[in-house]
Amino acid sequence: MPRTPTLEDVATRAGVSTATVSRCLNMPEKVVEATRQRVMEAVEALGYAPNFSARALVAKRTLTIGAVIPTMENAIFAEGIQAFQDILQAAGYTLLIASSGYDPATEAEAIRTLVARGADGLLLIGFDRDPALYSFLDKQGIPAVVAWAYDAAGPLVSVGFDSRAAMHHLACHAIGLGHRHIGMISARQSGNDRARARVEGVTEAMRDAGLGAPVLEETDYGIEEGAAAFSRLLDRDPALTLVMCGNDVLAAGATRQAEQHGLSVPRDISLTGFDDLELARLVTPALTTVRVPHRAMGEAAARTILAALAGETPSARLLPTDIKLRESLGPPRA
Amino acid sequence: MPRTPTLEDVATRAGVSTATVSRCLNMPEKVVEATRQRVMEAVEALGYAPNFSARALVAKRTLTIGAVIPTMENAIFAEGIQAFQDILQAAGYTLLIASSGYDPATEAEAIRTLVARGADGLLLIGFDRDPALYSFLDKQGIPAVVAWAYDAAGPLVSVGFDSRAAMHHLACHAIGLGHRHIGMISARQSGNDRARARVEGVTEAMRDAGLGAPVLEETDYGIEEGAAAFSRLLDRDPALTLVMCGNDVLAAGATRQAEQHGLSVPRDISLTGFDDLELARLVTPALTTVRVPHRAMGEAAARTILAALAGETPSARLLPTDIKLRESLGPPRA
DNA sequence: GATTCTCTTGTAAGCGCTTACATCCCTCAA
DNA sequence: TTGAGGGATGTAAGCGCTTACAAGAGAATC
Repeated sequence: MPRTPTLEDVATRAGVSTATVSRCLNMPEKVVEATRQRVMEAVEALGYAPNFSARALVAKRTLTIGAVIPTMENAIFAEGIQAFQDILQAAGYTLLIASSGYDPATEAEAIRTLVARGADGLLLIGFDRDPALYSFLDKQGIPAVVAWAYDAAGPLVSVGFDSRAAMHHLACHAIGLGHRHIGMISARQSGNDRARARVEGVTEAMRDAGLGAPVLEETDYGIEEGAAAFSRLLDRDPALTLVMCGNDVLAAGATRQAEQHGLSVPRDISLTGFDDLELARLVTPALTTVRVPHRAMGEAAARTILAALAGETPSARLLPTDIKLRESLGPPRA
Repeated sequence: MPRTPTLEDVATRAGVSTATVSRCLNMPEKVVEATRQRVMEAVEALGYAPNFSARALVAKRTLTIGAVIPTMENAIFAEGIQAFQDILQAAGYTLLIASSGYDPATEAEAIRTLVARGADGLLLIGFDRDPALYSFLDKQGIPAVVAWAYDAAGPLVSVGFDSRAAMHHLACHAIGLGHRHIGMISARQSGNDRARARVEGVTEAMRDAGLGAPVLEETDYGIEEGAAAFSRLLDRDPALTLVMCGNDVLAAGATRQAEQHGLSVPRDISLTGFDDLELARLVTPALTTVRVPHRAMGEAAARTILAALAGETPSARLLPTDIKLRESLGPPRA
């Protein structure tokens, strides 16, 4: 196995010094045409690629941004992250993505890995994590921004939306339609402030209306999981006329399961989601859900981190959500 | 802004040499308990994180594998990549993912970036790319494996399935059902050998049966794109009784669009997909599709790359696909 | 008590690169 | 003809880390 070529190999082959080769690569206008040509030929012939580690070591910056997202398995974060990446790329940055599988320890590990790899900045989802991580980031002097959640007073700048208010709004609407027996399928609340806020939104709306708390099932993300949770909910309370889900994926599973139970949606039971993924329009009946401005959020997050990198002190941004009324929500059965 | 702490800072604070700190971190059993404790305290207090670039520079390996996938926006690669990552993680490797957006130039760029970042190995999707890239990888001595495609004689080891044969099989089945007017919605074929193979599979099956070529629409990935392509297809040939789609995402879009056109699937028109994503079971009617062993493929790809890293010369692996007959395919309308 | 062995820790080289500074050579004005 | 000025290139330091080797301190052996 041939040793991978270094700057020095190129320099020797081109008959110049390493400094000249380096200049050819980084500031081509600083070196005369003939030399540059010779160097470039050597680069080509050797299949030389600069060693990023060595470069990062001296340059103190990597033009890399890291993002730690809970999962890539479903589309919840895909669109926002794509937008985030688009803006970053245009600014010359590379995005490195790690996924935590909703596990705090894995997330902490991923954050440290990304920092160690010299990420110039970090994107995190939500605020729920060990405070030690915040002080770690602070000590490292690495700008980080939180997305998918909003807290003007949080330990990091954030770009997000108000899950609680959005869900509250949707629940109020459903209650207005006459629903009294409401169930909820939530993602695991531990370590997930978005999930918690959504449950709170529903709970408060019900309390305001003089109803008790929703019948709650907590589950992992996934269509199958949503389906199973729906069945459990129905077991616990057959009088339910509405099941609100913490996200569209769970709602899609619930929709499928309702069909299995021989229930017609929304005639026999209503269902709602959260996120407004493509999925929401695909299932039958189409899901009533909360529209989240994924793309705008990803872009805003990218701009925020770029601003922080430029030495500014960006402030938190709250983005509006709105309710998409589609077919899965109707009045309760008589 | 405080300079980010280095090994030396820790050493000074703990009153030892940098070598001792390094040992504490990498071979803790080599240093006596009391010293280790002192060092660890300093590490903690300073929020020290080892500089990955410096470490990689001397260690000549990064325990990092890079993967360049065409897209993260939909679930096509998610499950396979997740399995790939699981195996890698268990072996102590970190996975870095880049997406190319199905653009060859972006892909080449991503490959070079990953190599420069010291990826010890690479996962690529399909074989279609500039041969210069293969010789580049060869010169760099970086083991790479191709997944989602299979070619025992290809320039790189591969772990995949036979798209052409699978699609051929499915098309034969449909022809057996009586379909004569077949349309096809394909992903862009340029630079995408899987897409091309699938079109070939259908074309051959039709030729074998004495039929002409399928009415073909090519489009970008996406539900909306699939829906639009379906409409175009119907415009071109209203006699179509079956539309075969290059993947489930396009088929899902087509399904939705059929409904818009007031067509009942499969009574008025049949539809098929490819991949067997969760999506396939979610849409109504459930999609007849080709089941791809995503998880097995991801795992096999990981094992293959690990073997290559261990100095072995792994051989290509062909994984079986099979046909999932569900509701979207029926006999042609009378 | 001298010798050897073992265990812990320190010293220092060097990974591949960038860049401040030094050097060289050529042009041009006086 | 000479010296200043300036552009192209070379020299070498040093980024933060790992690790071969050296050094020192006990413990064990004779």
